[in-house]
Parts: sequence; C-alpha cells; structure tokens
Amino acid sequence: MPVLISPSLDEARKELVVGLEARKLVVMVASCSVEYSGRTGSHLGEGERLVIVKGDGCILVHRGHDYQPVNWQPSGCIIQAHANDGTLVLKAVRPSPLESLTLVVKEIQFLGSFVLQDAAEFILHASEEEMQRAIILQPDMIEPGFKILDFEKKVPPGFVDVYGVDRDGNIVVIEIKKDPAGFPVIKQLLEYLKYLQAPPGRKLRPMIVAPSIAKGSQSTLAKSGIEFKQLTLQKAVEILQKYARSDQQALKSWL
Amino acid sequence: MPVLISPSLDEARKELVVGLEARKLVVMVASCSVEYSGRTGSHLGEGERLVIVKGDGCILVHRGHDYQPVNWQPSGCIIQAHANDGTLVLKAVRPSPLESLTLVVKEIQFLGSFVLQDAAEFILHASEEEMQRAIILQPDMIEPGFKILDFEKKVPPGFVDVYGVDRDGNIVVIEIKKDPAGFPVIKQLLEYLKYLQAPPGRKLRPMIVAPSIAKGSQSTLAKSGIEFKQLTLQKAVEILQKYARSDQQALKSWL
DNA sequence: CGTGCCAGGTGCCAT
DNA sequence: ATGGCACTTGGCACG
Repeated sequence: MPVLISPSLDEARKELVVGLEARKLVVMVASCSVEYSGRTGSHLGEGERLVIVKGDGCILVHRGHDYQPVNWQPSGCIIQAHANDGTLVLKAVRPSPLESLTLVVKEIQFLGSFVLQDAAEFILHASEEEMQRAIILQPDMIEPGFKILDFEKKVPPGFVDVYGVDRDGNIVVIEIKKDPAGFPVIKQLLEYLKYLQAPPGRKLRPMIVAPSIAKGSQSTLAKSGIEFKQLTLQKAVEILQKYARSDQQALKSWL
Repeated sequence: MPVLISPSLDEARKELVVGLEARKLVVMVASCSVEYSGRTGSHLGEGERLVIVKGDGCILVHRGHDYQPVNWQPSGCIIQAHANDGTLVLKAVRPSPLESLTLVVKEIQFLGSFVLQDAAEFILHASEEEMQRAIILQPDMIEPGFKILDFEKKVPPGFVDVYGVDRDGNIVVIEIKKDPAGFPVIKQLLEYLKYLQAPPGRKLRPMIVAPSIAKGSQSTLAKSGIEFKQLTLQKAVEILQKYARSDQQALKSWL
C-alpha cells in the first residue's frame, strides 16, 4: 500500500506504472489539465483534482464538488503514463467508440495505490424486474382470474412486459414502471397495441402497472382507454418474500 | 493536507469530522459494509472500498473495478460520522427524495483530506446546441439560399430545432441529432410535421441534420420523404470558431 | 416543488 | 456492432 506525499513527477510515474501493471487501484490528488476527444470533446484548464485509475482500465477525474466526475473513461481502456517536457501525461484510450482522455499533470499532492479485497455481492432490491417477477409469481394480484401467457413478448417497437388473459378471455397487455408513469409510457403502450389483437369477440385491455400516475398524465390516461393498476415496489418485495421458496421453480417453469 | 495511514477508527472519525466541517474533500480506503434505502434499497457486505466525501455533501463508494460507484448519494446530503460499537458509522441522508446511505466501517487503510484549488472552467464542445448554433450562424451550410425563420419553435409534441425557408419559399423543418440518427428521430420529426404547414403552393421539407444515419434506418428514411444533411460535430465546431467573434451578437439578434 | 428532456449518459441483453 | 430499454440514472430548464 505505497503512499507518496508530494512526490516528484517521475516518482509518481514509476509508482503509477507499477500500480497499473498490477491492476491496482491508483488514487491521485494532483494539479492537472484535461482534454477529452471522441463522440464530442471537452477542455478543462489546470486545477487540482482527484484522479482515480482502476485495475479494469477505467479512469475518473473528480473536482472538489459534484457527484459526477468532470471527465472519465469507462472500463476497458488502454491507459499509459509517460513523462513529457516536465509534465506527467496520462492517456486513456477507449477503443470503441474511439475516444481519448488526456491528463497533463503538473504537480502531485498525493498518490497511493491499493489492492482492494472485496468479494461481497451487491444486492439491489426492487426494480422493474422485481415488480415483473411479483406479477408472474402471483398473477391474481392484478385481478382475480388473471393468467399470464407470456412476458417480454416481442412486438416490432419493443417488448411487452407482461402479456396475459383475464377471466373472460380478454387479452391484457401490461407495461410496468417503477416510477410514477407519465406521458411516454402511455405512448409506448399504445404503440405496442397496434401490433397486437385479441381473439374474435374478445378485447385488448392495455394496462399500466406502476406506483402512481404522474399528475399531468391523469387525464390523458383516462382518454386513452388504458387501465391503471397500482403496485408499489414495497408490495412487490413483500410478494417476492412470500414466494421466496417457490420463486426459482416458478420462474424456471417459464424457461 | 493531513494523511493518515491505518489510523484507528477514532482518529479517522476526528479527521473526517474536521474535514467535513471545512468542506474539504475526504478520501478513504476502508473495509466497510453499505446499506442504501430510499427509492429502492441495496445491500453490500463487508469489503475494501474507496470512499469519497466531497465538500458539497455528496458521497461515492467505489469498488476496485467499474466506472460507476457501487453506492452513492448526490450533492446536498447531510453527512454524519459517529462511533458505534467498535465501528465508524457514516450516514448520508438526502432530504428529497428521502434516501439514506449508511456505511459501517470496520478498518481503515488510508484517510486523507484535501483542499482542491480549482478555478478552471469546464468547456464541453459540441452537443446538439453547438450544431444548432453553427446552423444559425451560417444557414447556407444547409444549402445556398436557406434562411432561418425561428428555432426551438414550439409545436404540441415538443420543439422544432430549426425552422426556416429555402430559396423557393418552401418551409424547411430541421431536426438535429449529434449521434447517428435512428428510427426515433424520424418518428419525432414526422410527429412535428402534423402540426406545421407550408404557405399555399409551397412544400414542407422535413430534414434531419446529423453526422450520419443509423444503419437500419436508411430505408425507412428513404420512404419517409425526409431529407438528410450531413453535419459532423467537427464541422460545427469549425464553423463556430470561424464566427467566434460575431457569435454572441448573432445569437443576441435572435433573442 | 413536480414534469419533461438531454447526457460524452452507462450498462445489460437481444438479434 | 446495432437496437431497445432500465437506471437509486443525474442534471437542467420550465410551468
């Protein structure tokens, strides 16, 4: 866990190269300027920033504020460091799309390289997928007698989240949103409907399943003939937990 | 620029509190577990991570790989650090939407706090806006005789990027894309057309201005009656530079 | 405030 | 590679 305080540029370069070689995490606080060129381009004059280079070849340049990095390059880049005219030049090239990020480092306050022991699994609760799984596990939470025919059903403009039939044989077309459903969802669902039809004598019942409807879309929804069924993430998670044991089996039966 | 190597949790807590107080950038490499709860929720077991706390009240938890943080909280959070049962507990609460991120820190490899001197301006070249400005500054780059009537012209479904007239008095409706233009752009433009009409005896000329057309949309475009004019960001930037001096005046004349 | 829209969005998975 | 889409998307502009 080498840590350098106010190293010379050459000391820093050596440690950086060694760290990159070993695929370690390198953290640096340094005065630098940054150029980006690729899908678009950007320029950032000299100033002190936090620079992070990870073992998988991604790089982040953070300023003293803001959640987002001011410049970056995602994983899979080729990263080089070389001395040039009294500066340390860091280059991160992304092959596709071809993009390049260049840092010209003038002075380094701090440079450390770390190996992070981290085998833990990251679990994210609740998402659209979890809501979908809750519906699949317990279809009658939509309404009594509802049966599922398919999910992620392909139609030309995209995929129908859940596709099923009500107790009277009408086709129910469900679009799920984890956030309050707005105008775009209505459009999306209506688009899908163009490519679907109910059996003779039966209806198509488009339905949005979401925690709520966006305020401004209330009336549009009413006019559109689309039904709304409330489902919060909270409730979806409860259903999943209830079915936790049979969960995998129920999903498998669909594969 | 205090830097602590393998500090005790209490030493770290003190430095952290002082750093937060002074709105400094605090960087920490530590073994911790992370819980998030808010719009959804997540759990991450114990492991070594890079933790960044910025002066504006945002926090990032990075693992040894990936461009994205595994957990985070955007700017504007209330961040607290307190000792608890032999651990250091870091809490970041976001007021709206109400969300909370909790780190339980067991051991710290490194903690440093920094003041970043950084007054530079960040300049991002190119975006749809820059392409639009290039067209406004030099309309005949679209074609000789082209004149601009309006931009960001409101129509019910959204805004027309550039609205103008050709040398024959036909109305040109331009939709700009900085990326290869695909299916959605065509649909969007056709949608706008419904709410526009040309003067008697003149035509409506829908036109997409973009660096290229997405592969699969080539034929759809041909059938749609929409014209395509190539404009790369590169060229847009060149035009802007050429007109750099008169830039502001030209734009003002439209306001 | 909520709602809509853009982003160097990123990431995941499909054909 | 390209397309379609979710994301704790974040961010900004606007009613």
